[in-house]
Amino acid sequence: MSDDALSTRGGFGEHARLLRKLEAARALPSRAREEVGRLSMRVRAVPPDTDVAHQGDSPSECCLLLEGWACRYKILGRGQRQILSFHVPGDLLDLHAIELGVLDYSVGVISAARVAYIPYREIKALMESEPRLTAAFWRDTLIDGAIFREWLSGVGRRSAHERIAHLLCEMYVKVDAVGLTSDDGFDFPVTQAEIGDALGLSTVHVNRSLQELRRQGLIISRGSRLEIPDFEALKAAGDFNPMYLHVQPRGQAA
Amino acid sequence: MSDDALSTRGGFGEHARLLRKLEAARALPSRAREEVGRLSMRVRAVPPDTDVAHQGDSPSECCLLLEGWACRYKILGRGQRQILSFHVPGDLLDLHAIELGVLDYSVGVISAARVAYIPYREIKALMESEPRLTAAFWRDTLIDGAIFREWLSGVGRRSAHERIAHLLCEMYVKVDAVGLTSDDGFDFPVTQAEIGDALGLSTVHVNRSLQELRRQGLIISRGSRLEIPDFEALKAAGDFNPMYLHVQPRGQAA
DNA sequence: CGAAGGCTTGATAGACCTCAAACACAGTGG
DNA sequence: CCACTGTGTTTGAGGTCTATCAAGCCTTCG
Repeated sequence: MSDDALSTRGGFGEHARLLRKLEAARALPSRAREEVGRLSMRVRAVPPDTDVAHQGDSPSECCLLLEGWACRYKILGRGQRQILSFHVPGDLLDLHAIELGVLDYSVGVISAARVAYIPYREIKALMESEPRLTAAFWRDTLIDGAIFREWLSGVGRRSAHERIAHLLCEMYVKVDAVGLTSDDGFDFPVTQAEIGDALGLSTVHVNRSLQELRRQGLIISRGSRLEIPDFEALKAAGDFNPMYLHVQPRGQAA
Repeated sequence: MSDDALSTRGGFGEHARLLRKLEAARALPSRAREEVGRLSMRVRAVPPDTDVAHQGDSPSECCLLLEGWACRYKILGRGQRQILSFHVPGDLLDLHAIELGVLDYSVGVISAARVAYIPYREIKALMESEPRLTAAFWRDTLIDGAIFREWLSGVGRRSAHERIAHLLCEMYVKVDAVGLTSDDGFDFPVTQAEIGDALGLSTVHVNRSLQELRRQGLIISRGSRLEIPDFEALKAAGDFNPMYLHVQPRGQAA
C-alpha cells in the first residue's frame, strides 16, 4: 500500500469529533473539554486501500478516523487475513497500543479517508490530570472489546446468512450514530471479499448469501449504497441486539 | 446453577494475587500497593459449573478468580453457546462492567473454585487517586481484548486442528504464567463440549481432532491432566505466537 | 478501448455437523 | 460389593454448509 498521502494542519471539526466520541456516554467537565480541544492533531488525507498502522508496530500516535471507512485486520501465520472491525468517522483506531505498546493488528483505510494523528504522550499527560477523561478513553476500548466478543460469537456460532445480516445491522447502527445515514440507507464501500474476511467466509459464499438477503427483500444495494427497508426484519434475520454497541439512539446523547 | 456456596472472610494471599496481576507489566508505586492491599474482598468457595455473573447484570462488584478454572460465555438468541475466554487464578473476570455498566456475557466456574468479590466503588475510588493503578486495570482489559482478537482470527480463519492446538498452547502459557504447570503439563478440567463451544466446533469434531493431536504425539492426556511433550511442535501446529498474551516469560517479571 | 477490480455463476470437493448409540468412569446407595 | 446413574468420551454413518477452482460478466477509469 502506498504512502503518498498529503499532510495538512488540523482545522477545527477534528476536536469536535473526538469530543463527541468521548462524551458519548457522559459529558466531560468543561476543563477536560478544553484540554481535549488543545490536543495536537496531524491531519492527513489517505488514499483508498492504504495502511495507517501495522501489526507489530509500536506507534507513538493514535489514529482518529475523520472521514471514510477503515478496518483493523490481522495477517495470520499461513497468510490468511482476518478483519477484526470496521470503522466509521469518529472511531479511535489504535488506542490499544497506548498501554500495550505493541499493535497486534494492522489498520487500513478502505475508501479514501481523512485521519488525525494524536500523540500518545499528550493523551497520557491529559489523562494524568483528568481521571474522567481516562474513563472515557477506557470506555471506548471496552466497547471495542464488547464488539469483538459479539463478532467472536457470530463467527463461532451463527450461520453465514445470520452473520451477514448481523454485520449489516451493526454497520447501520454505527453509521447512524454518527449521522451518516439517509433514507434507511448509507454508503458501504466494503467489498464482498472484505466481508468474507471479516466473517470467516469465502467471497463466493458471501456473494450467494447477499443474493439471498436481497431476494428476501431484507437489503437493497446499488453500487456501494446499502439500504435496509425493514430494519426489524434484518435484525431478526441476524439475531441482532444492539446492546453491545453501547450507543445512545440518535438525539439522546447526554 | 445453584448458589449454595459458602462465603468466608478474605485471608491474605488474595491481595497478593491481585497485585501480581496488576504488576505484571510494571511495578506499582508502594503507596498504590498498600491501597490495593486494603481493598475489601469477599471470598467465596464456588461449586463446579456455577455462574458467578450473568449476561445483562449490572454488578456492583468485580470478581477475581483465586483458584480453579472459569470461563466467560454468551448465550445467543437461538440458544447457541459461545465461550469467550477461559480463566486461571489471578484473572479479573468481569472488570468490563466497571465502565460499561452492563455485562454482555456470563461468567461461570468450570471446576470447583474460589473467587473474591471486590466492590467497584472501592476500585474506582482507588483509581481516582492513583493514575498508575488505572493504567494497570486498563491494561488488563486491553489484554483481554487482544485475546478476543486472536480467538476471532482463529475461529474465522483457522482449521479445527489448528484452533485446538492454538487453544492448548494458550492455556499452557496462561497456566504457566501463574506457576501451575509441572513437567510440561497441567490440570485442564475443560470438557470437549466446552472446547467446542469456545472454538465454534461440535463436540464430535473436537473429539476427533484431539485424537489426531494425540496420534501425532503433540499432546498426552490422562483424565483432566494435559501434557505437551513438545511445545514448539504444538506451537507450529497451531500457528501460535504468544505475543498477544503480553505475559513475561516466567521469572522475568518486573 | 483495454485493463483491473469486483461481482456473479457453475461444478465439485471437503471440512465439519447431526443423529444415534456404545463405552468408560466416578459417585451413590442399598 | 455391586448394580445404578450421570457425565463425558468415543465411534459410525450420513448429510450439509461452505470452500475451492474456474470462468464469464460488468463497471470504472486511465
